Amino acid sequence: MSLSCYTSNPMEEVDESETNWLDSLGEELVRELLDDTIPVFVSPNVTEPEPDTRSESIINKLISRVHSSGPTIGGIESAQSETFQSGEPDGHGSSRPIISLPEKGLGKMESKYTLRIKTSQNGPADDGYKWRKYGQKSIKNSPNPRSYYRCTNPRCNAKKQVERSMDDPETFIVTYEGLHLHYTYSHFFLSRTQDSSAADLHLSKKPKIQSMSMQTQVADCPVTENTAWSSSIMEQNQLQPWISGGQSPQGRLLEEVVQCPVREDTSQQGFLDDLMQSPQGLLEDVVPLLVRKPSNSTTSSYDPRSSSPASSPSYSSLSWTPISSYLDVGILSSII
DNA sequence: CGCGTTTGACCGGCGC
DNA sequence: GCGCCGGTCAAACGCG
Repeated sequence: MSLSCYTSNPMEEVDESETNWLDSLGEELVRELLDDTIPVFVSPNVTEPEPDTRSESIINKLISRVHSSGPTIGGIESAQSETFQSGEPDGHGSSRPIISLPEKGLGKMESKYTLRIKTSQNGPADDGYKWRKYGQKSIKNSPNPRSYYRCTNPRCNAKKQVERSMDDPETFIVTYEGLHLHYTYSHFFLSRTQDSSAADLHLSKKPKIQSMSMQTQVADCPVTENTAWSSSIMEQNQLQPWISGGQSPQGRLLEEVVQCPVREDTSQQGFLDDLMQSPQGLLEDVVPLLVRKPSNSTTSSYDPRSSSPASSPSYSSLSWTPISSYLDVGILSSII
């Protein structure tokens, strides 16, 4: 099984001014990423990346994630998770998921992106958010209806469309639109420690990025009620089990998905500076555990109780159309 | 009873 | 202006 990412606008070119700041991340970050046995490669194409392209791949990954409001971490991680544990032979003779990105095409961004999810189940995996179906429509020239979902959080305008691919009945095309202005359930169960005390639990409810750059976020976030931003988000958080079965919290490491528009100037660098200055090992904190240590992968996100086609595992490919000036802090944090 | 799904109606954009 | 089409609304319904 492979996992590929690409934009829908491959002809668009990257605005170098938007990516230069990434160059300053330094070799250390790349080395850290590489040394931490991240089993996800990013490649300009769908083929197995050559070993000497890994550094470039990591950078591409950074660029792609920062510049896109892209798939939620949940979606990506779900894909990765399923890929790791499925044992299903992929098309590349490797159990390693491959995220494929175009060499160019991450410039102009919009908050709409598409995932191609191959699954033998009834639908794509739970992506960590709670969706409410509000419509279904037959699409012209397509034998399969398209389902419309909206995030159940009243303050969140995120939507997604789920449609079975015409080409492959086992492939679902999931189009995400809008941004989640809240956390996933999994955010509350970040596996920093196994023996979480009550105090630890309380702390874990705080967005990790808060200690790093909350000021930056609040300043840049368009949420009108900035003063109550943190608390309101906590109140509005949804609690949706990321997995079924309630297995070990260790495997439930997921990222918050707070998405705030950021200025396209030095704020990004400043944000990263904050991240880099964190005393804790950020990689350990935020990189999906399944990515870092696939052997620790636990269960899939499939919830057999749900009749929604949006709930079943096995992502196999991802694509998105990152065309907005939004920074998905959750995605960013997942790779730093 | 609350919440989510279903499904026909409605609306707006777009092309002719 | 008209029709097509995709997206959304909202009442009815089902389920736990």
